[in-house]
Amino acid sequence: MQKATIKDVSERSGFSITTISRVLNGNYPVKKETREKIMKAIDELNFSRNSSARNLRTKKSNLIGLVVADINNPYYSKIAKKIDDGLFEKGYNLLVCNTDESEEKEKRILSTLQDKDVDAIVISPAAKNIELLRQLTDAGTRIVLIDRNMGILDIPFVGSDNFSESKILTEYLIQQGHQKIMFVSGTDKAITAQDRLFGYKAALEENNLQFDEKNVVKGYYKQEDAYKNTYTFLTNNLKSDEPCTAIFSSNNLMTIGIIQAIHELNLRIPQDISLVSFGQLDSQEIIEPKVTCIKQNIEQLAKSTLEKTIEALDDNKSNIDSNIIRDSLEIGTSVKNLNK
Amino acid sequence: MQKATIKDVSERSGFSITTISRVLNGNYPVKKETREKIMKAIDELNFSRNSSARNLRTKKSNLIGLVVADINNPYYSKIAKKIDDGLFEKGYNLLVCNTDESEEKEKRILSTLQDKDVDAIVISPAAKNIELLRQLTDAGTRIVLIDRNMGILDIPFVGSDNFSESKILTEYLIQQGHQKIMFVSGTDKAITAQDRLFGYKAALEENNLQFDEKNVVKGYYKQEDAYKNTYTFLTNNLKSDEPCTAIFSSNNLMTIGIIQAIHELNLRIPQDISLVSFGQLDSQEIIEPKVTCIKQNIEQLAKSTLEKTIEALDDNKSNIDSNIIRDSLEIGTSVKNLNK
DNA sequence: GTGAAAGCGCTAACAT
DNA sequence: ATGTTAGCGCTTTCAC
Repeated sequence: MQKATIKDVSERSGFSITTISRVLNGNYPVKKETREKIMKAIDELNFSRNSSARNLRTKKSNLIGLVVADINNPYYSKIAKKIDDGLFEKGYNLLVCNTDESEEKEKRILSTLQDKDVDAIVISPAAKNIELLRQLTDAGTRIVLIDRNMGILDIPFVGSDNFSESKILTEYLIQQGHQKIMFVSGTDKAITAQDRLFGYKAALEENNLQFDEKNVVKGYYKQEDAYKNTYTFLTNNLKSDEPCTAIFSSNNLMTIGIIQAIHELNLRIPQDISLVSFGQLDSQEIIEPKVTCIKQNIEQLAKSTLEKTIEALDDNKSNIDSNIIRDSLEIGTSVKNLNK
Repeated sequence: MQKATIKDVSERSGFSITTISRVLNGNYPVKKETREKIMKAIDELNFSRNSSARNLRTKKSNLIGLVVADINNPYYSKIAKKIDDGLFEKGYNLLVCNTDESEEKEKRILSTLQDKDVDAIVISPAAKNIELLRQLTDAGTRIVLIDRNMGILDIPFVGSDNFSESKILTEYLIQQGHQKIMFVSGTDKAITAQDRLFGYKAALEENNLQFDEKNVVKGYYKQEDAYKNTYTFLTNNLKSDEPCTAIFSSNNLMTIGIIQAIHELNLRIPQDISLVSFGQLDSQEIIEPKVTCIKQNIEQLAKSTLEKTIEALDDNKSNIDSNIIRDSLEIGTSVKNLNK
């Protein structure tokens, strides 16, 4: 059974394809009676428009590309959900792409999205790939950066102030008497990873504490890597003269890996080692111990991203302002107060 | 700056558009020298194919529709990730759609996907909408059912044996001495919700325990509804003569809501009330108490789904076998043994 | 208010 | 090995 085309509807209803198209688009006056007859034919033939043909003519795909490291990260899946919720009713669909933090894959994704003529791309870039984004905007594709800024002035950004929040979180640890703080870092290429590390460093410096490169462990924003590397690090570090008393995890996924490593080493949080996380754990309310963290305002982030995307799709409003979402320090029970 | 077309490449390179197309598709012999010249022109013009035009001709979109209740549910986002991982290299992209368990929305989604000429749809149906799926298969769209079967014999299915697993989980509670077991159910229209309830009933019956409709509380597979309705139910129930001693949650999201309700009522698990869950919690390893559950083999499910999808896309292999994934009973510390 | 016809960018059958 | 051309299904200009 072949799909009915506008021509079939034309033949069945006796009107020209032009009129069918007008009924379909509803952007042109058509006699009521005519419309009804056509609607009937559409119904009987179970006709539905071919998007490819339509896109080809109109140069609009009604597709939004969402490019993130991993859709399996609740941080991103929440954004995905929100955008879909807000844009489905407007006729858009969401094309989800995972970079896996690979710069090379990101390139291929962006190229594919360009081929597919997506109307907009919402992206949390794996790397600072400015040229590619520029190419896309030149070709008319609207872009919204989330989570990871790139300092491109004419592209709107929605995300956290990673430097400041990270500094706040580190300062909290210092306040509680911690001086040797292990830092589990993200991917080198992500600007957030750099900013979070800078925030940590800045807090140390301001408190006259020595930054020690050896205490920085790479976790690549991945649970598994964080687990392995934390396990190895702690195994050695805890035997040393001045072991770390706390761990700073620079994202939610790695925090889980770190907790697993701590469990495996038969350590208790916070009695044996303290832990803070940049980014809350999903369903954190029911996790024991409650991890002290920078709680990212994901609801707000998702909402702003949706708004920015809608604006970006609107030819008349080209709002290129950035939107820095304020996060909050949420005190849990994962940090031991060493001052007592 | 307008996007370059195949015609531009033709003009720049001096070859006909056919030859360009052949170089692009690589399915036809082209002289090496010619190819190189053309590649150069493609590069210089930063040309990339227009998918709409291509789809229109070939009737292939290289799009896979993924239709689930909520991409924010880790169960589904893991599947999404796996499919994307496996299919991106083959040139496919994933169109993610959320039904929010709404039958009406599902209809609109399927209609949109049909318009977009998706090559295949991977769907966990919100309702038993057989006619619509039939329409799609008639039009040549390949379909893979996940999670929720519909008893359509010629459409492949990948998912759990909900009835049996649910029975096993209920039997475990009975073994531990529980007789009054609250059941938090999913959406009426989802077959999994029915099967899980049937499994629960069957276990009760086989153990000569009375099924009591009053102990079934609707949670609609949603965290928030489960939270509210459990809270209300427990508030009344615990004052009654014979209060429930255990709760059976029929999915992972609701389990979180239920735990929240329990916390709010200042009850302890398992001392005051026991809890089991159909479907594990995400990062369950680090949650206290560890919830006894049917641990769904999501890795395997995702893997099988990917395989089935690849098969479905292949015209030569039309494998319509179902693939029932074996889950496992994972004993945690959330159930009190009443026999002691 | 309605219709005829051009053409979006590409692929593939046919021709050379 | 390369080119010519028809046409996928739709929107849109122009004509009536």
